[in-house]
Amino acid sequence: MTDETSGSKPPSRRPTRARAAMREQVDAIFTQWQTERPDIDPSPVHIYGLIGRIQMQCTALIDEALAPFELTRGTYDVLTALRRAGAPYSLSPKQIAQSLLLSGAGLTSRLNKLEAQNYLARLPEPNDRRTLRVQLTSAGETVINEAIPRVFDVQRELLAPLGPEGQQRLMQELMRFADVIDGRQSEIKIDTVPVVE
Amino acid sequence: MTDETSGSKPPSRRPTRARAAMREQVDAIFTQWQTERPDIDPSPVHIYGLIGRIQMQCTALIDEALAPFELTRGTYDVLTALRRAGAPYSLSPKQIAQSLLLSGAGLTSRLNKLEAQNYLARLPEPNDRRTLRVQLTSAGETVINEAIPRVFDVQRELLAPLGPEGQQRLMQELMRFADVIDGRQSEIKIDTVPVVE
DNA sequence: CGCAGATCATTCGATATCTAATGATTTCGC
DNA sequence: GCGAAATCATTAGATATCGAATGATCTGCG
Repeated sequence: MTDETSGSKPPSRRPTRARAAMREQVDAIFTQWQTERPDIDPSPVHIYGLIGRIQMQCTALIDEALAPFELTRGTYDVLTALRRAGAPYSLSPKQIAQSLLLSGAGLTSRLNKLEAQNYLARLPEPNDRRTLRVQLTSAGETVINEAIPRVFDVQRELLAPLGPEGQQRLMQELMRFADVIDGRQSEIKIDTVPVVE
Repeated sequence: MTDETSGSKPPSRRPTRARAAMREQVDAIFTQWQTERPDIDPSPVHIYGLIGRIQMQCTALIDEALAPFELTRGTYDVLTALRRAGAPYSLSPKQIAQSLLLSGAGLTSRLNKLEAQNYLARLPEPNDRRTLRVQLTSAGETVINEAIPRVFDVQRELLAPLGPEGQQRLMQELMRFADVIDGRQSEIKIDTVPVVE
């Protein structure tokens, strides 16, 4: 089950159940690049490789936490957007799509599922018949109120071993990077939508 | 694109648009949770929100860099796996799928595309007719050798403003987090596959 | 007023992925 | 040796997304 992509050297360590799997995977890739393309500087490999792997693991855990509620990350995100908006927990589809960085078509699909689950209703908007008021039903309110703490628990538990200072440092470094990215000319199109919040 | 390795010559300082968009978005969500669910501790929001947004932006930039080669992140990942393996640039489908954390079906689909583009060939494996040797063609070798530096350039350029120490600190914090995640009992299923390396 | 263009949700067709089933081939227990 | 079980790539069917086209409704300019 352990990975070991046809590397240069056979693994010297006993397969004691990958102890630092992500780090080792990323290190191995770094080393392969060094020998295969010594002309290019592979220094970004560590940061991007780790970010990708961390996110995969976290989203997998969140999916697990959401399964008992018959929610996916996608539908959970819609419900949280409504819940965060505060009473009466209603937003227009356009608002939701923008907040989730999702296409209109994608949102329609999520709304259909959630409406079928009776977690939300599409109400008419009195003054503009082009749009809607998407609103949590009381069932939707219940389910999202229960699901939210489970997701936060999973996320907090994962971070806990870092300690408050470790989390603070990680957050600080991520913010610096985020600011740097924002500081670009930034006609960047966003196209995947994994953000759970 | 802009080759700013040294001097202080930002491409264009136009602070009119959102200057710290990610940070502000995440802060806003954090605040909404504080008022809407004061009973739960929303501290994870910053870290996970930033990781998600950072990754989205990075992958969007990489897609852009790959477009001229008619490659997607998915097909690029297959070619890099082969390229990293070293001459003669061949691996079995199973090896590639494991290295990319991809299902067999997903890999078959990527291989079909790349074979149609004449970037790789499926050769028989002499001693085991169940499997194959997937090998870069010379066209595939050429295209991946050109594409790799472009992707690394994009990634490096994005990190550059952090400076060597900033990158070091970010990497260190990410490694700590990755190790913490690995240290769990780890019956975690991985299900999305965005890692470009 | 009244119509041209903007805005909005939805539908449509395409793409990329997953899991499960399939069929070919190899390995192993006896 | 041989047949059952494992291994491997592929196919089939399902899901989630996207961009573009569609149709309904609003807005603003003459």
